[in-house]
Amino acid sequence: MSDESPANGPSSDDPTGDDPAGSGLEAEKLRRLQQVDDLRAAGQNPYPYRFDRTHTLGDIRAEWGELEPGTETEHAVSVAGRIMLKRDSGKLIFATIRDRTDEVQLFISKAVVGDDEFAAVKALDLGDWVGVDGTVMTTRKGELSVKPERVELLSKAVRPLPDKWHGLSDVDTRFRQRYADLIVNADARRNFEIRHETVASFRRTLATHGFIEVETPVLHPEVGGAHARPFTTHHNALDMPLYLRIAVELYLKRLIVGGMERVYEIARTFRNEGVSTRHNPEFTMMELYQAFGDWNDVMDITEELITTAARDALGTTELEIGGQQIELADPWPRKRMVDYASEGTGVDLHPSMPIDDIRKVAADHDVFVESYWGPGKIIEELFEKTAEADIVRPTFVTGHPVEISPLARVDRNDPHLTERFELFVDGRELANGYSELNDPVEQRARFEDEQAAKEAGNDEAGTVDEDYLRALEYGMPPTGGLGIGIDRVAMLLAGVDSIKEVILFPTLRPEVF
RNA sequence: GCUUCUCUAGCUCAAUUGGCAGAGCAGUGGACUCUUAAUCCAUUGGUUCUGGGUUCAAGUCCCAGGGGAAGCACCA
Repeated sequence: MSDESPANGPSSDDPTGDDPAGSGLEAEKLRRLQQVDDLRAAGQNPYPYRFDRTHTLGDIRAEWGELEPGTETEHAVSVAGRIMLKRDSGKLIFATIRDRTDEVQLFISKAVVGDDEFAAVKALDLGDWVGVDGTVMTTRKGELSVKPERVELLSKAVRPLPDKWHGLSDVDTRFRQRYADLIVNADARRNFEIRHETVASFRRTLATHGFIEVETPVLHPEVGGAHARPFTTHHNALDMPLYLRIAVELYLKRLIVGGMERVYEIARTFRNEGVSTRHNPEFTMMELYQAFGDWNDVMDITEELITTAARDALGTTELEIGGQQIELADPWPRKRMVDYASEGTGVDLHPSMPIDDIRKVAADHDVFVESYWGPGKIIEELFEKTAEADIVRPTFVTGHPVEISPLARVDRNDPHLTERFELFVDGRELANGYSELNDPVEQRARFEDEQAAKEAGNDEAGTVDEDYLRALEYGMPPTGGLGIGIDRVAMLLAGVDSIKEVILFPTLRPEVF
């Protein structure tokens, strides 16, 4: 376990220059570092401070992408990028450089740049950043190129890139060295563009509906707003425990009490639970609250947010989900959780039924039941066991039992259920929302039920939040609320199966160097 | 936390029944003024994750440990 051996192998920061018999990597780094020294000795800076760029590579392609093969232009441009490929052909060097927008070829002619500069270009490595002043042209075969008059090294890479064709495939390395992953894997870059477009689209959609973005505390003195184990920390000066937030619900609803009417927060949220393809200990949730609305308004806006994000990020609202072609713009089905559970088990289930009867159904379906669970919690477990995984197309599962929904308002037509929904797509929960409970007396009773459950052994149950109750006592208007898992929406739109593919730096055990 | 799988050169991957640890790319040297993963010739580079064990012989089999992945469980 503990490795306190003093002999810790050859260290990379050992600058004892002349060791040609090092490993391949060490020898390569030494060679490149030597080049850095040589450049400095020749009065050049291998790490200059800035470069003036006139065009991105995308600009170049947009403006001159249609040039005929074999065209030389007088258009002088300055571009910059990382050298991704290099083809040395005697007195010509072809190099492919890439910036954030595109890749473009450099057509470097010894006759144009001169012998010294040509030799300097020849010495450049894959991975180096360069800035180029030159003219736009196309080769005889029609490849859009910049013909440099000058090539300036902007930053020397002293570590070699991963394989130029295969990229990085080892997932451990991809996630630990995300920088390298992004350099060589176009799919990785695409996933994070989709994530960005999703969040940007959400913000635009919410702005059109008059929502304002707010920021509430990450450090909470009390755990609330969801059922989850928190990360616990300690404030030294105040000498008090604090919890990283597991949800932002209770703070945002305080703002509704304050009259802000329509608020949202894109909130990094922390839950001290397992890591899986669908879970990271820190993840991003977008929560919104809308005064004077109820769960139906919130389901509508959920559809709009995700459908619009698909259009903005992918240019289409038709997605392949679980092997099926799904048109997101079609209305999303809404179906009660008790109906799913009843169909799944073949027994008519309802939270009003006797606890012993429902425990028997659970036993018949190999669903483990804790002693303190009531009928509502067991119905949820039965739903998850018998139905959840089969939901492919976006579907609102509605009417969660009161027992498992301490912050949701009771269904106006059924006192055992709430006006609550969860959005499921491809067997995964993406969102959760409801008509918000705004009666302070009932909310206190629900909190006290939670407190009792906690004392009965449910360590994820909440406690009584006195300040939140005080806020409700001032009066909260009728309100609809929503929480959407941003990471999971990004997974859906990117078409990936692991949450790590849409989190730049997913939580991993620390690497041993 | 449990089960299974996995770890070989900087990267991507081979290695038959346990029998000399290999290739492509990258790198180095050379040729080439229209290449496109350029091509051609030559070539450097290894604590096979770590530590034990079995064996004449271990990348390969066994034990322990470490990293990762998938599934389970928990959750969103």
